[in-house]
Amino acid sequence: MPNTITPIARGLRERKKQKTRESIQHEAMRLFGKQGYEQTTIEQIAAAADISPSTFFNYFPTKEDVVLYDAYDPVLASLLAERPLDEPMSISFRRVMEAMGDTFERDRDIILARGRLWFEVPALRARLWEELEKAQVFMTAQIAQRSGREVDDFETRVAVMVMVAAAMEAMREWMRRDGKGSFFALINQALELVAVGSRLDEISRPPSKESR
Amino acid sequence: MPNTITPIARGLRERKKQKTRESIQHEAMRLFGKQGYEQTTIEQIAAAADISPSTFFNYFPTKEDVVLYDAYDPVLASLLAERPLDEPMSISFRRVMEAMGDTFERDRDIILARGRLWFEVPALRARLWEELEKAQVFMTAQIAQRSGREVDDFETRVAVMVMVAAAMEAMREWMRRDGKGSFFALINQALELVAVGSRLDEISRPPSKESR
DNA sequence: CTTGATTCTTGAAGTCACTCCAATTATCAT
DNA sequence: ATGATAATTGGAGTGACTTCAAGAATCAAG
Repeated sequence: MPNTITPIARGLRERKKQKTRESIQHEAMRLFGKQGYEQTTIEQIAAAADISPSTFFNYFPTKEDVVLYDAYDPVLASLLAERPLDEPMSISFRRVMEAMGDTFERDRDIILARGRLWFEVPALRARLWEELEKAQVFMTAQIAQRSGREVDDFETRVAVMVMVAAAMEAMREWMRRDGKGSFFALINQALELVAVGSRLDEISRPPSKESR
Repeated sequence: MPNTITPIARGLRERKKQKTRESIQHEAMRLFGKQGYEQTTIEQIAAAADISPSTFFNYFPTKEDVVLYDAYDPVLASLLAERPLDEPMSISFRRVMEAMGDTFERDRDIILARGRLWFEVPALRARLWEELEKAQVFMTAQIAQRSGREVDDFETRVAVMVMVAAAMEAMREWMRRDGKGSFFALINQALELVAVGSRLDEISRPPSKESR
């Protein structure tokens, strides 16, 4: 029986897999950008990445996953897990988002391209929410850890979902502005709105007399 | 040239279509309940509804739409559109949800069955959010009408999305409780949480000394 | 370096949702 | 009754995804 505790970087095998996965993703994104998502077939991606169509499905369960894979979940998760347990959740969330904002700065072009696909391709837009639900589950668990509430506590789920939704909307707005401006600022604006929920009424009321 | 303004109930043609659509939906739901969503093919549905597979796609663009179609959008839309323009948005929303709650009482079993599919079948869960985005667009437009803001105003979108997300969670919770209890009460609980967003911190903090 | 186990790759064959299209049939307005 | 219009249908695709078994690459161990 081989050892069960796996070293960090296992041999050639692992390295090759890593490379193949990246190659698939790279070629796929290239083709998506060039011809559009729906117009690109798995066959084409496989050909470009120099593998067989069968192999494609060894690496990604669906075509959608090529775009969604590895995007934010793991990053977000580890960042959040690193926050001190006694820090208020809204602060933790902001800190995580702040860090995400930095990532956004660095990889703007890639993220913009990927994000465009997310929001424009129906199949992906649908899947995106699935991903967000994963984030919700994770965050809810984190909170449960801090609060001692059940992991599926209703109020916690609502609170988390609402923050995730707000973050989502901020992301969308950031994309609408072509990645110009600070993602973190948008997140903050959105979260502030949530924090003072009654502003819904304020917003939906006609501007008062002395307004601009 | 035929008259462009169409009478309410057009002839036999319309009535037949209506019946066929309902028949397809009915048979589909029956089969889904019996064998599961993925295990049911369009061919089977068509056979059960006594039409050809081709015809199925005349009525529903995708298999998913059989479940999603007609569910809440139109009801919600008309209810919301009927609210007086000078009513605060959060009140309007509550009123609409209250009315939805009544519907939930009446058609509990059907809604539960449909809802189970929504949340359990991955393909449907993904699509569901798409539907919610439609609701968001509609509500945002309503608010824009009241406030004079742009139809794609960022803050409005955030505020609306957050409410929709809250409603979604309430719905999910209602399903988890097998439709026992008041949907409206859950919605209210969720909305109240949103209205006092800072409770996120309250929630994520360990229970204080004198707690239950 | 060899060998046997493990893991990857691949092709073939198949399923199923969905599209496109042209022939047929049913309803409609007159 | 009749020509226009719309609905139904079958047939021939396409493309994502599954299953499976054979073959090739990598690995651990002697």
